Amino acid sequence: MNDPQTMVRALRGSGHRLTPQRVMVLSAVRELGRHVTVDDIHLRVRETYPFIDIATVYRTVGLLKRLHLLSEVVQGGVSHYETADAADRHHHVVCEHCGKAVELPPRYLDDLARQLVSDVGFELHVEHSALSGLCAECRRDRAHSHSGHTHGHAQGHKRGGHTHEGVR
Amino acid sequence: MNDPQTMVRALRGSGHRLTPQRVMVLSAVRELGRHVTVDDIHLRVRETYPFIDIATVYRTVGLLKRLHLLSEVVQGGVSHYETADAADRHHHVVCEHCGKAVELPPRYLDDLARQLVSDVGFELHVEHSALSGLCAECRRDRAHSHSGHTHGHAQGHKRGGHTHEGVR
DNA sequence: AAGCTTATTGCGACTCCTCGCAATAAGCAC
DNA sequence: GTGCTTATTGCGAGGAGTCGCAATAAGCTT
Repeated sequence: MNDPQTMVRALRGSGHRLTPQRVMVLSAVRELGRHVTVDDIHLRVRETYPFIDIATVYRTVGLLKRLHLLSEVVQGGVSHYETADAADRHHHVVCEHCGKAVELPPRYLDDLARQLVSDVGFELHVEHSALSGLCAECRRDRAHSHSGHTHGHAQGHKRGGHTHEGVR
Repeated sequence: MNDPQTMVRALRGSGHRLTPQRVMVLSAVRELGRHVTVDDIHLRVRETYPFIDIATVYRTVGLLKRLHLLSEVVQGGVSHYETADAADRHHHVVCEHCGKAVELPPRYLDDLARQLVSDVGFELHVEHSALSGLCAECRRDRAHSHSGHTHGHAQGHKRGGHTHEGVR
C-alpha cells in the first residue's frame, strides 16, 4: 500500500509527473520514520541529491498530501509528515504544554464522526484533526505547583521535542 | 465575564501591565466579532492609534491567549481570534475543501473528553482543537463531479473566505 | 529515437511572523 | 507628585514559507 507502485498510480492517475525529486521526498519520509519536518526531509534528500531546493520539498509534500500518500500533523504550529499508511492506524492528541504527541487508535473518534455526518452532514477526516489539551504528566505538574496563578511566568517556553507515547 | 474588569484582574494577577495597546487589541476583537485575524486587529486599532506596530499585536494576542482572554482557532494555517467567552460556547469543524467553519456546540466532544481522561489521562481542551473534514456542500459537489479522479486539478485553490454556519 | 507539449524545477523576490535591542512608560514606594 | 524599577513598545533584522518566472525534462506521439 506504500510501495513505488502506489506512487506511480497516484501520480499518473491524477495527471502528475513522476520525477526523481518526488520519489526521493517520499522515500525520505519512509526512511526517516514518523513525524518528520520539511527540513528533515530536505536535509535527507540533499545527502543523495544536493541540488534539490527547499521550495520543491514544500511543493512536493503539499502534493503528496493532497494525493493521500503523506499525512500531515500540525504540532504547535509546526507541520510534521508521515506516510499515509502509518497515519491510517492512528491519530494524535497533542499536549499544549510540553508539545508531546499521544497516539490514539481511531475508534475514539468513531462515535463523533457518526454524529457529525448525521447531524450536520460533515464528514470528519480523523487523520487531519489535531486535538489538543494537557497530557497526564503536565496535568500532574500543574497540580503540584499550583501555588497561586498558573499562567504567570510570561512569554512561555518553546515547545519541547518529538517525544512519543503509543496507545493501542 | 469579558469586561475591562476581567482584563485588569487577569493582567495584574499575573504580573503583567495594563497598557493602552493591550486594551485596544482586546476591544478590537470584541468589536470586530468572531474569527478576526491579526491583520484585522492591526488595521482596526490603527484607526484610532496609527502608531501601533504589528509585532505588538502579535505579542499581545499571544499574551491574551495565554491569559484565556482570547481564544485561537487555526483555519487552514491561518490563526483567527475571538473573545474567550464567545469561544466557551462552541468549537469548530473546518472544511478542508472550502475552508468554511461550522460551529458546533461543545456537547459533541463531551464523550470523547471523558474517555480520554479515564483511558490516557489526557485533558482535552475543546476550544483549541480543530477538527477537519468535508462540509455537506463540498461532499455534494464531490459526489456530482466524480467523473474519474477527484484530487486532480493540481495546485489546489486558496481557501475561501470567512463564511460561517451556526449549529445550536 | 526524435520532437512536441507542458508540468515541474530551481532561483530570486516577497510576505508573514518572530526576536533582540534601546527608548518609553506602567506600577509602586515615598 | 517625584523618582525608581523593569515590563512593554516600536523598530530593524532575520528565518520560514510562498509565488512568479525562465529553463529543464517527463510523458506522449510519431
